[in-house]
Amino acid sequence: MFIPKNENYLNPNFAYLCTMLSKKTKYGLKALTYLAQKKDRNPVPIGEIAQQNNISQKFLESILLTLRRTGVLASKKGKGGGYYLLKEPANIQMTDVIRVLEGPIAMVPCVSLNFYEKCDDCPDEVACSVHKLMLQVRDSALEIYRSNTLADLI
Amino acid sequence: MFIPKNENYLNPNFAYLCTMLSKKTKYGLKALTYLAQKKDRNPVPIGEIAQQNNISQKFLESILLTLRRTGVLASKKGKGGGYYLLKEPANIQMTDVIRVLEGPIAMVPCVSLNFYEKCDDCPDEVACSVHKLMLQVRDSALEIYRSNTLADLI
DNA sequence: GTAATCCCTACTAATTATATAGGGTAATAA
DNA sequence: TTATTACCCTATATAATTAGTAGGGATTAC
Repeated sequence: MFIPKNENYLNPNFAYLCTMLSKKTKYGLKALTYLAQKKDRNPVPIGEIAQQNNISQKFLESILLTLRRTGVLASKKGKGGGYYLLKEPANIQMTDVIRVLEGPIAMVPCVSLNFYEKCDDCPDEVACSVHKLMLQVRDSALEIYRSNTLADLI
Repeated sequence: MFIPKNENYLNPNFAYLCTMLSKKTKYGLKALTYLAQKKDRNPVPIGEIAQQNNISQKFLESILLTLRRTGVLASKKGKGGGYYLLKEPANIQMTDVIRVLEGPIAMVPCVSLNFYEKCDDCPDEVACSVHKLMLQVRDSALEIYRSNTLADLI
């Protein structure tokens, strides 16, 4: 099922269709938390993570793969295999997790640290109200993501 | 052209496709700023606003209509008509504008003030790491939107 | 060898955002 | 009265997305 990002505020049927955080990020974060909560760092099979967190196993597979490729997780194949954390939870910042799963933290390219791009419709960035506002929003979000590690969320 | 919300971080073609702020909100904010910058409060025709800000006139039409229905703008028909601000820029909070154009400020329904909804996959909200993180993100964003009025962005 | 497990590619469905085009009605100023 | 402008509706289109599903290949423990 696709969950739309946005919906008309005045629509009488409007409840909360707008889930701006993707399931990908949500599930990824839940999986990481699950691994962090284990007392040991033995490999945990995807099936267990998926089942315990109500996540489609196949979907979770691709998410964990992404996290492995970016160095947050490691995996072991074969019987007794699974995924395990590469770093201590206290050393895993949310900036890394969010950037990998959700994408840039900035809501517009012109205020992005890692993926800056000029708006082609905007002649003067400094005078732009959108730029001015979204810069503040980015900074405050960044502050939150930076100050939270996986250990803080358990 | 459709600008996608998200894109794989590892994709070598990845530049900045992720514009989480919709054009609707962006254009709406720009239009409001344009009106606020005028010295008088005379009606300004859509055509002028669209042209001066590089916005498709038809698209802007629907955006301004939304803002009128929610009481941010008023309009006058006929010759010499157009849109004008109903309140002083200093009295127009960004929370109102963002909620109307973009939707809920929270990134997940379970941390939304105005559109709360329980996650059906999550047995314990208090123990949920996603909830914990996104609550902080919502609070910080809300703080920014509340403390910025249209007057602050000029 | 067999079972468990990760790895990878391809595919799908429903839906979205961002418009464009066109037409008709209503109100207003000159 | 005429020109201008907002208001409001329908229909269409494109490219891309999210949230998966399906199936098979590779690796490892026992």
